Amino acid sequence: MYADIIIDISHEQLDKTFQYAVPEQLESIIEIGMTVDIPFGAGNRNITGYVVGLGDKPKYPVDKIKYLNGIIKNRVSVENRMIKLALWLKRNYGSTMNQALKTVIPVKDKVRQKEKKSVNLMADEMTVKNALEQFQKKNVKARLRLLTALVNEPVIDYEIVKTKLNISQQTIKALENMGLIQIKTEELYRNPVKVSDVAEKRVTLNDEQQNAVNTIISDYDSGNYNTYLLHGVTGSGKTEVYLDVIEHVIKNNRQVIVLIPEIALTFQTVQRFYKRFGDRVSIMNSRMSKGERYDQFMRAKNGDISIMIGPRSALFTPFSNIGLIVIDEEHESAYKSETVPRYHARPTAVHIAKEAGASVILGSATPSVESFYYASTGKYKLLELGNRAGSGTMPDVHIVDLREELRQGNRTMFSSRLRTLMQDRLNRHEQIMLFLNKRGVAGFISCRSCGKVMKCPHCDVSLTEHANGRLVCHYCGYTSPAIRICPECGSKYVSGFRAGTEAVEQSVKKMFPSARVLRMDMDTTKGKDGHEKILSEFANENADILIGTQMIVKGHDFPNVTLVGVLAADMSLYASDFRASERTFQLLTQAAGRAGRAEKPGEVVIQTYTPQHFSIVSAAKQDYNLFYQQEIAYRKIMGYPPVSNLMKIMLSSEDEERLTYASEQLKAYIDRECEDSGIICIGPAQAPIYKIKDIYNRIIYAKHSDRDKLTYLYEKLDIYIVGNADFRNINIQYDING
DNA sequence: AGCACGCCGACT
DNA sequence: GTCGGCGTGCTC
Repeated sequence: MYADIIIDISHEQLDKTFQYAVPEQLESIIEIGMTVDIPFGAGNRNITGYVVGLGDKPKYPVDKIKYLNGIIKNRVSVENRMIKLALWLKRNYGSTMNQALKTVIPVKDKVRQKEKKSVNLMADEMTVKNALEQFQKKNVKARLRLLTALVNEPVIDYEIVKTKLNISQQTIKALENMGLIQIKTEELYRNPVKVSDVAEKRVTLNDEQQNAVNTIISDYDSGNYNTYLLHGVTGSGKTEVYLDVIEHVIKNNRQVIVLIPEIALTFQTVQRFYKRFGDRVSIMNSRMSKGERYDQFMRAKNGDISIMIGPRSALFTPFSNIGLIVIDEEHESAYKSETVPRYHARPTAVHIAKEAGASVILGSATPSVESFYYASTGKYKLLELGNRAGSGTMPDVHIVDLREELRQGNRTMFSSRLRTLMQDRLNRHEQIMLFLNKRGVAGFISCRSCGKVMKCPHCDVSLTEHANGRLVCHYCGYTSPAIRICPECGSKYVSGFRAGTEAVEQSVKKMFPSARVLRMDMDTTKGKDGHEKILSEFANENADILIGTQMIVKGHDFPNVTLVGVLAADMSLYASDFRASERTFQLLTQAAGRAGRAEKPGEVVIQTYTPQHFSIVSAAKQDYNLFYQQEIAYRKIMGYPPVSNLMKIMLSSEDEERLTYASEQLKAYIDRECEDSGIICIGPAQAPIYKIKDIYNRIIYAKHSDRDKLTYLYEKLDIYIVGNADFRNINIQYDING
């Protein structure tokens, strides 16, 4: 038996696994995640390592593989925890151990070392002078070079000494042993937190909030660690609940991870945490460099901070004693990783908490169907916050049937009701938000005569028309000049189905020429802090109307917004996956929640072609239960998560023919192997976007009520595929319950 | 990171 | 010849 081991020396060249033979008497004891003692290098010096993999095949010349010395017992280090976590990710989400380790353990960055170590001159003038003379006489160039440099500049960066002065570490070591110099390691980790000195004004919790806090804290104190689903409408004060529980946990010297969707990770949100907890808080975001993120992880490991706020990757903060994990807006799709391992932050957090003996709080106004389902089966505990905490009442919601508008001859994208209300708000100097479910979905160009839709030659999706008439593919970036004549039939009646954010902006400007309009989408937020700029401009009431996609419905609070218009609510219903209704409900509910958050009552107009759809009806009523009951019934009938489990097997290749063949082979194999396991296998089918950047994609689905059966299937497939010639040059990825 | 190997100039 | 300094390459 052989063990893959990573070595406890942080150096780039050693940042890989080494294989050691396991002594026979340890074979039954050794496990992934254990700390071991190994002989390393030519001198066989004993160092510690961590087991990250076990197997029977040597991957290295057998005669060069050494036996490991033994297992170091009772050593629970952060590394142990992270390696076990990686193993869990690998098993649950289908990836290699390497891929899992990379997501869990932060990369060491070269940049960091530069500012870390320095060479310092330590001797007095006399000794230095003597040494210099001696070196000169003996003609020892390297030592002379280093010492002369140090006389001019007593502290020199270690990296500069090694590179610019070209001094090897032997020389440095030698001088260090002579007592002439010293190597100092200064850990200057950057703290991204700017603590503002404005004191926090404590709010008194209402009964519901206090009740939630009490439940969680008393469970926590009695060692009863649960996962709580905190279901509270927008503005019901979930953050206050988090803050109080967090305070309790860190008083007990345990640490807290707070996950926030990237888009809501604004200064505004995070500042509330700073004000309460000061410099015990650190943040992470995707704009930080690898080095900065590494620093934050090190600060966590050293115990300099107690609270880490960040996106899903903050889950892997190497705290030694986690007591609580909070996931705010837990329904957000950003918590699902789209790269291998395709883990979801929610179950991963629950797993981490279980291992550590910690509680989890999931907060949302529109919980994911998963979480609500688990709350109903008793796996999670449900805590309801029913009332808006401050002032502010629920908005009035109107559903407008666009088919009716068309019948009455209104061909614009604004119903007469929406237009009337907009005019009214403009007169009263109140603000308006116009929300478009998805960018690009309906911005396609088609020929009115023959029906041809302009598509990307590489990606099999419709091209989107931009303001200058150019056509752009939103998957691969392909652009084509404006098309005036249909390439198929030569007709000149080629036009766009105008419903992108740009088109909305143009017609708003036409309708209300004096209104000040802001548009927020991928194009206008490209620059650094693009989001923030637009949002704060709108918050400062420098504009009357904000037009945008998903981005505008999250995070910010605009007290002067009293009208929200959803232009075409159906758009997100047509996405081809089983979460389409859920996503639509969430978006509509959130959009509606933007209206009338302060004293002024708000109104919402939802325009749709399918006014009877339950997602739209229940969102209009702001009735989560109504939505949930229908949605869970659908999931039950169809055998979709969370009632059942669904594994997506994604195959891709440049070679279409081989891909088709391989996917059929794989399907046949599953059918053969799983005949009596009860696994239902569907496919292979073309992926929703069959071709992306000239790579073809096919999908096979496997369903079973027992998740372990799918995990087992994945492990089996992995063995089947390795070394099978049919699957060469074919990339296979797994996504479980994604 | 730290050890060994091999090269090179200096000195017995 | 031999010794010590120095650069380089490798570590399962």
